[in-house]
Amino acid sequence: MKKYQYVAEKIRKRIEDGTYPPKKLIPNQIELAKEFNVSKITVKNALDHLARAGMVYKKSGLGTYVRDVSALVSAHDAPANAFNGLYHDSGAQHVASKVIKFEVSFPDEHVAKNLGIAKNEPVYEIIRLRLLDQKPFILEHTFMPVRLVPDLTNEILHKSIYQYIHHKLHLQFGGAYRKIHAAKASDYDIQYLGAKKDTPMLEIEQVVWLTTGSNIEYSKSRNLYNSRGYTVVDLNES
Amino acid sequence: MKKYQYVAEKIRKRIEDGTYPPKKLIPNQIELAKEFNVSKITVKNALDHLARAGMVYKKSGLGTYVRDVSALVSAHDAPANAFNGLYHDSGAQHVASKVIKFEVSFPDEHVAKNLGIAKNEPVYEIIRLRLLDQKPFILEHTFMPVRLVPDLTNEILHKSIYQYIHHKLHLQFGGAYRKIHAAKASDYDIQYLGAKKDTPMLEIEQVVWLTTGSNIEYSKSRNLYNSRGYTVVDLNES
DNA sequence: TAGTGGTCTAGACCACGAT
DNA sequence: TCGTGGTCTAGACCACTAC
Repeated sequence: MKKYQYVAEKIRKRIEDGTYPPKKLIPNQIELAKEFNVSKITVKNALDHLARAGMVYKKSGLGTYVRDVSALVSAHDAPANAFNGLYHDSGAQHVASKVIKFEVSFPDEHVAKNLGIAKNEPVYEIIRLRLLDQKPFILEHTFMPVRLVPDLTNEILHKSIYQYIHHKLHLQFGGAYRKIHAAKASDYDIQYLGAKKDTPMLEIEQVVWLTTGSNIEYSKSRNLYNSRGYTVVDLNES
Repeated sequence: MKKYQYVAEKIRKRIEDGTYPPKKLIPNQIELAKEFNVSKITVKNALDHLARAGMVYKKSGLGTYVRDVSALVSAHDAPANAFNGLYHDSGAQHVASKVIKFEVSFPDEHVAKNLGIAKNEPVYEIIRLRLLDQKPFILEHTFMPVRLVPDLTNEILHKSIYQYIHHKLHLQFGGAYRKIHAAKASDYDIQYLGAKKDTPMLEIEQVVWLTTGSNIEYSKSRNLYNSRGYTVVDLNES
């Protein structure tokens, strides 16, 4: 583990257990550097990571403060951190999947463009209903290049694609562009999620890429308006 | 301007004008350092900023590549950068506001908690209809502590609160927690945004804080499902 | 093996806010 | 003026990838 990660983790724990209470200053960078036997820059690096996660904020000339965790966030209706898939982030709850469609085809222009591949490169088209504690939760419509995710099977789809990508293929997610909007219920939503004709839906359209730079997924995920939201921490870097 | 900002800006421009084309390597950190007469670390700092903005990605052992800008992003239906307000980010389009409610009161428990203030501290309650090219666009319901935004007037509300906060009060936004979800149309949505009873709405609930650490705004903004989305770039920091 | 980006250091200096 | 965090440097060393 890198030093700055170790330091960040230690400080995070102290914030969470109240050793460093909200709105209070934490020790300055020099002191922390001494305590952890690292340089000031390594401490700064660790604090920058925590600041980007919204846990602390810094005032030049004064020090580093612990953020008072917003009521918005503590009401954690949706971690939506999204790189672990649903499999892990839902605590003790049980996640299962029903495979509605699992085919291979050539991508249409829109999919090819979003995956950054040629029109003659085969892609999986997958529609899955994700169930949380046996109840319909999210309907996913996913496209993935076959080349990047070889040997995908129905069995894997019933568990977690992300687990497979991570632990079997040893690929790392680099990031994602996400577009979130509201939508009217579709026939699929009505059939699988129990929506009615006038039930608002939340849709997350995303392109996910690997650390190698290749786009591995283009997908649209939909859920009922009252079953899940999406939370973001947005730092003003200007 | 800081050196790393200058370097980042230069590189960004070269990516945008095609000097550094997508999926290609850019010069390595040492070369860039020489060209700009800065240290390698300063170049790395600049590249890290660009990587967080989703413009480049780096592979240790290989080099730094230009990201192929996703179709999702280039279809820029919603920059939603949100710290300038609507006033500036809409290009040539005309933004106006209709003030529906502008009152001062004590906050209820929910608002007090999200603003991190006492229940006896006065807040503005503001409801504004934002119009884009004379057409109803977004309905904002905002709470702000009076202490942090003194002398707010109806006239300012007709223009831009954010402009006032920035340029008159000289306050800097530090960041925001945002929660995005879909919702059913309310009576307000029907009355002011032209929604029908079954029109899906997109709602962004947010807490905005200053660089001083104080929360300055708690608000909910709603728009018709087909008028605006929200885009995010999400980097996997693990 | 060579070349890349990543981490880390010690130390200098700057910008900022409080006093 | 003092103490804080921010920036920047030169240079060492590591981890990774390709050949």
